[in-house]
Amino acid sequence: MARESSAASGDESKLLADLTADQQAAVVHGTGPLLILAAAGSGKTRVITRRVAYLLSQGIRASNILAITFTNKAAGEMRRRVDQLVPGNRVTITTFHSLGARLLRQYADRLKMDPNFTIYDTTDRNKLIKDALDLAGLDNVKFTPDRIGGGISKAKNQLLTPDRFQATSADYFTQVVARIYAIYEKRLRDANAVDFDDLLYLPALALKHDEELRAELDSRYQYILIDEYQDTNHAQYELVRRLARDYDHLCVVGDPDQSIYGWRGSNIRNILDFERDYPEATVITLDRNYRSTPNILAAAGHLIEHNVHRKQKSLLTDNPPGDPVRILTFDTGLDEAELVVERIRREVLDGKARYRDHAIFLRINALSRSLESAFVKHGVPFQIVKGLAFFDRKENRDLLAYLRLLVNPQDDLSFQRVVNEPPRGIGAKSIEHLKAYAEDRQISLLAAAGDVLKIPAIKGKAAAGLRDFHQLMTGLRSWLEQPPDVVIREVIDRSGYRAMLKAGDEDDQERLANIEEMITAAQQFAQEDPTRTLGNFLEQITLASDVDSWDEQQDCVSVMTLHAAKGLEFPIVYMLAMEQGLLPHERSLAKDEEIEEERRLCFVGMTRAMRQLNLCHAKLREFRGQALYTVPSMFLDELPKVPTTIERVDLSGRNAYGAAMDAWRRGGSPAAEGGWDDTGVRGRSSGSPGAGGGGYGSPIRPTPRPVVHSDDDEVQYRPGMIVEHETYGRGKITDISGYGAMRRMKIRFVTAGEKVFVAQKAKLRILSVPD
DNA sequence: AAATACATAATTTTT
DNA sequence: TTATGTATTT
Repeated sequence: MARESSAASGDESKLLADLTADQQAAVVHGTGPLLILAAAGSGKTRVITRRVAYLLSQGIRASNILAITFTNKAAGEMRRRVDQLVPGNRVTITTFHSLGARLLRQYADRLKMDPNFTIYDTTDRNKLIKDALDLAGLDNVKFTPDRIGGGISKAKNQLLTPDRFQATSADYFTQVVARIYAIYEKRLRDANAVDFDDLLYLPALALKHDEELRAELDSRYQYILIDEYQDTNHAQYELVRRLARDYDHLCVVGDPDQSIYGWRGSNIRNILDFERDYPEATVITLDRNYRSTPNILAAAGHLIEHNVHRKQKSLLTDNPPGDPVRILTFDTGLDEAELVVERIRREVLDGKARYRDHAIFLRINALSRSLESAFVKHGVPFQIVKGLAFFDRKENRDLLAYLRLLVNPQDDLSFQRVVNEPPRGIGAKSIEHLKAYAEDRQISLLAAAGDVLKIPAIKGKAAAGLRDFHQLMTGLRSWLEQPPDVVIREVIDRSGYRAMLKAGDEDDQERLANIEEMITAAQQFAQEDPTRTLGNFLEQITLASDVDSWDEQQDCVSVMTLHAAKGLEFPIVYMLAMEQGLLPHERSLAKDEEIEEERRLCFVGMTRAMRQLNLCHAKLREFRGQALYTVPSMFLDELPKVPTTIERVDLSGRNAYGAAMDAWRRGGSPAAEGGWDDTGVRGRSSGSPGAGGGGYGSPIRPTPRPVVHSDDDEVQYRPGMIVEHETYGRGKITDISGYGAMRRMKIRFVTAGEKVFVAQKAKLRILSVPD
């Protein structure tokens, strides 16, 4: 592959200098397939990055290189690092889904698609399926949109068209899925929309059926690098296989022990069978760990040994031993949150670490609530890494629906969402008629709305409303070429959405502020690259992942799910709620395979820790309003028994009710006593404590939640004030504008950066007043 | 057609 | 605890 030697040897040695022999071998590997089995913390990102740079240094054209990562965040990070090594390169670094979307838009003509298609997320998908279920007259009690959707997703992952899927469906459930799949697919196409799976499914099928296109892309992407290969699914596998036939310089990197997306269709066999699929493949194993202490690795290694379906492999490191891994026991989930936050605070006050050195991992997002209040209470800066929350708010979804409909007039789902928002006198009946009319003529709902005067069944207010709505959208179309933020402003003004909120109560004011924030986001998006369109903005939002919203610059504690933590590292890690039913999650307890995946998830979390790892569990956890006794995670019992490696710290029974709880528990709930019961289900507090309570009063009353808000509405805020917000903690008012309900203030938070609030609505406590 | 009140159901992980 | 859907009223 060495073209003439523009390969400056100086560059080359710089690229290899601080790498081990194995890592170097991976970086300089020449042509043909390459499998890099990279254990946790073995520096794989570094290897991929260097390899991209190395390929460039060898004269490989940037346009011939394709690097695929798991999240946009990871793509951005790799982009940054490659750019540092080779400034101004034009290597394609992206995710599978973004690549799919790009290919679909680029080759829309050839694929007989409209390039302005909308990408439907899971919520949209489920709505469409619900409609299809209603249409098919199936009671959606047993066939929930979610389950059917999962079935369809699986089918698409296997690259099965509705017809092919129908042919292979054996049992009743799959037959129903097949039926709905066919209807759903037609609805999608009619709406000029694709779902997440389509972003892989459609390109994969295109490459399968269009040899010319396949060959073209194969030769364009001659050098392909794929990170997190253990989490690829069948569609991705097929896609890659077809892109790497004539030019098989395919480098995949992964670790079977970190495969945690089986539930989403990823197939661990992709990596395990790589050598079978590519017999010419070179295999390089990176098993030296540069991240964690031997104790952490011993603990994680001992745990993962319990997986039966696994290639034996050990984690090695030269790092000094460090602290033992700690198992922390608390009374309640609230205690857990409080004390963990306190410990972190102490660590920082003692100057042993910064806030940003700490991360807290959770199995499920719902667990983050109690943490939030604990952080605020102790004034510890934090960020909860959960990306889509902001765009999931009703007002933002409404706005996005308007924008989608604007870009893609065929998007019937978005049409239905906003046609009567704000109210235009268009009710369910009118929509029924409109749908019937559109169905007959095979036109979109928006087009049908343009014909409303020809539909005799719709009259009066509804007819006028539909006509107005059609005119509104037609009028707005001319704004499409404008920058995203300009379009958004026009939409909220002309649609009456702004007016609707302006007239409303204080909740509406907050909604308005959210919309303003969205405009700011769009503005920033356009500023980064002026060629970006509204369509780009919409796509970016839908394809954003949770970690994408993570800001590693801030000095604050990061809270995230175990899934989001993949690929990251932190000096000090806390894993919370390590209890049977949560980790492993109860929905995975029935199948050994799924428990193994949970164990890998646990392994992933543990191996994120660099120097300190704390595994936490509480005896009592509040869940869905009521308190449940817990059973410690089976994984805690699968750790080494060596006391120098694992240290147990019991922080329970420190307060009155903690002691009472233990007493009550001994008397009142024998099922939950010691270990976990053989069903593996979490212990359950059964109704009233009865006589076992022993005079301590109600033992399961949790400590009251701290409430932080202003005393009255007449608070006079002023710039320079230091205030405390329920969610974001401490901040300083930097700017105030507007009056009455429209009065807004800008607050710069220690944690969350600058945010805008509606003065009347914001719940703030004033901490200090400037002179 | 729209707003309100009430019941009830459900909660993994995510591109 | 929360969100969602259904029934009831205006």
